[in-house]
Amino acid sequence: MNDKTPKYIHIKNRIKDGIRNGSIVDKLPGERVLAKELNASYMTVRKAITELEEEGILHKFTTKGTFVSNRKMSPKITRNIGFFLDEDIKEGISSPYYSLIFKALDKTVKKMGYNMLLFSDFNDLNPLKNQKKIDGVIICCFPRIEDKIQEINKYLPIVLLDNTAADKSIPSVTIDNYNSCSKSIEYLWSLGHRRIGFISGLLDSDVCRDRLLGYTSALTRLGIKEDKSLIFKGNYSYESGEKAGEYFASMQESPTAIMCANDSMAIGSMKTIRERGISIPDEISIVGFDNIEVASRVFPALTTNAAPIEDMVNKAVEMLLSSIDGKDIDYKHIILPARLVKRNSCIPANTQL
Amino acid sequence: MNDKTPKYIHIKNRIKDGIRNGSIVDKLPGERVLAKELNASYMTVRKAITELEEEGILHKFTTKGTFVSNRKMSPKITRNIGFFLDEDIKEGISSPYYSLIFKALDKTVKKMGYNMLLFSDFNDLNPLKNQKKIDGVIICCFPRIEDKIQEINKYLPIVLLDNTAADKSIPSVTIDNYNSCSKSIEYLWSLGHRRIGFISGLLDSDVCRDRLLGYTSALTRLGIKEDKSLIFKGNYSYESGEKAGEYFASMQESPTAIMCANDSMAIGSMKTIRERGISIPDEISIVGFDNIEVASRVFPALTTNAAPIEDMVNKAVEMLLSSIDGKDIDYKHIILPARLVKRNSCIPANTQL
DNA sequence: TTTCCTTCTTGCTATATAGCAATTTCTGTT
DNA sequence: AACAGAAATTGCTATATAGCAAGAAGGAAA
Repeated sequence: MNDKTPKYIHIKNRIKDGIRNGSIVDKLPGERVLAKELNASYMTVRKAITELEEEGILHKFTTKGTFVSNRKMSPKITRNIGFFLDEDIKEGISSPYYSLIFKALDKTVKKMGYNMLLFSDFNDLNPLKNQKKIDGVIICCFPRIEDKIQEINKYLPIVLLDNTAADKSIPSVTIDNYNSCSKSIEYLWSLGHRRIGFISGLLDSDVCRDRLLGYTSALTRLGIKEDKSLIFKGNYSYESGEKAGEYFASMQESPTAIMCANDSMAIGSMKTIRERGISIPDEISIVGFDNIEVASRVFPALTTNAAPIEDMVNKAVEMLLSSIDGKDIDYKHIILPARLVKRNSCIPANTQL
Repeated sequence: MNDKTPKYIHIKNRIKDGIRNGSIVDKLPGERVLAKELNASYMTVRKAITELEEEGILHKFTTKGTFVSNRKMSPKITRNIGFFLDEDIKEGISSPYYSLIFKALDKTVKKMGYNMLLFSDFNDLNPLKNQKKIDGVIICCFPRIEDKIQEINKYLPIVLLDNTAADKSIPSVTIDNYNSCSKSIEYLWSLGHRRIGFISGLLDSDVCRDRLLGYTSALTRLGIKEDKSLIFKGNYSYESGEKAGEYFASMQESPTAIMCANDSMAIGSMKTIRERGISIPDEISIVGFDNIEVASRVFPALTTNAAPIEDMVNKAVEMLLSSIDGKDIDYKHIILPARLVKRNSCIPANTQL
């Protein structure tokens, strides 16, 4: 009481606490009423509330009242969009794939007069813990932070990219991982390959589970018996691709084609396979996923599934901005097909087999 | 007058205009004085000034007065740092080199409780045109926007990265391009190479001019006569590297070693040189610059100059934050040595020559 | 039930005033 | 010229008040 922190700061904190512990849910009492309740003058309360609005925690509507920002009332705009990249994603923003995403996002968002802010710590998004800096956020993450997403979603519009949440009310844009992989396998099959390996990523997300599922189901559909030894568990990194390459190269009966859950692993495996004296594509054909920049530059140029980055980003931004503007979003979950880019790393299977 | 825009907005605009046309230079009259001058009440003027401070245009000091933010008085903190990437830089933020820079910046800045904001349009930095969003900015750009840098520098601390400005009062962090290239040439010389080509980038910046100068001066020092036909002008892109490779491969007397102003061009040239049936490194050794991620993964692994990205970024951030805090910076221009990373793309020159 | 008018509520702008704490400026003395 | 103390200045917090415009709420008349 008798410390010298200003009264309006105390009021701010009381309101914040009220929101946290649930005693304030939606609408606040009017400024004049609040003033009496809190034994402060109208203007003092007003100052506290105004600052809280600037922080994005409250939102005021003339003639209606003051409300807790719960995403239905659009909060004050900062003209910044956040991009949250899970810190566990390999190489982070400088990974070949996510740097493309970020660049595309930045370009799209600039057109609409916004800027991009990069985050890797969820706490930095939370306006109750920090000053509000963004109007919405596009999130690429692993599913283990589900609950944190929910928390943030109370205050900020969210669009998930490349991932879906268990809570299906959060909009998302993803690639059709299942069918893209299936089609790649069918393509290899059409080239005569019958013994097809798979290098998976971490299986803790739908993304990679779907890619693996696309592979196994395509095999089943094509009448090829499943062989668990043909599935190598990687972690999306180049290095794990190298290990996968060594594994397949040293098998008694190597596969004649390998499908990889991303390009980095594909390129890593190409290196070690070749080091073992096995020729690509003559003896083993390779298919990747993502179509990163270097995919077209390695030798042989890598056949891969091109993520429709432009489309994904456009859709994600479109949904996010609509959400920021308080509009309804028609379709919450958008699944876009990847495009199989045929290059030189796949050729018909050796007839001698 | 009789339109209904609030009075305090008018006052804000009058002050902004005053700053623009130079009638307000440093210190503003006190709030109470200003109120009388402008025929408004103290609190009204105060509101205008407060908002201008939030926009980063003014800065107030209790007991001292209100001043135009001219960078000596530290402006209000937003806890955001800008990263300006010239839009003419190839591939922008998803280029292998700048994505590493950005990632390192983000990491460093996060430790200090800041976030990164990406910009490619200078106007977005200017608080007179937009709401102020950042406390300072790290700039990678070509020198043609010198004058714009000056303009921004009135309101924001700036640190130049990989570039220096004509105005040497703006701090910068750069690589020692000259000596790094010289040393690479000396290394090639020590391997017995005497006919050494050079693939330059665009010569409109000190960066590449210095790299070229390092090359030519090293040759002179080593007693090798200059041969202009051994210098190919590229533009930093992979594609221009491909062209350079074709050029050198089709020379009557190809060089036995090529120094490249960056890795992308080095890798591009390796591709087309090999396509012409010339072996790397057996017939031509290659040295790159930047040490991007793929440099270690191409075949043969590329010998290259590693930019000390961590150090550069640390220094740049350190200087910027000092500047934001209003501290003096001891050394304004920091030049860091690159490290020659020796890999398999360089071998002793063929003795048959 | 619908329509229309009045009253109330809400946040927004604007003014006036008062005391505080830190600092600068002025002033009188040595 | 130097110093010490008084006075003035500066921005910050806080209070009280008043009118405005726009919308919400309520009630009376059709």
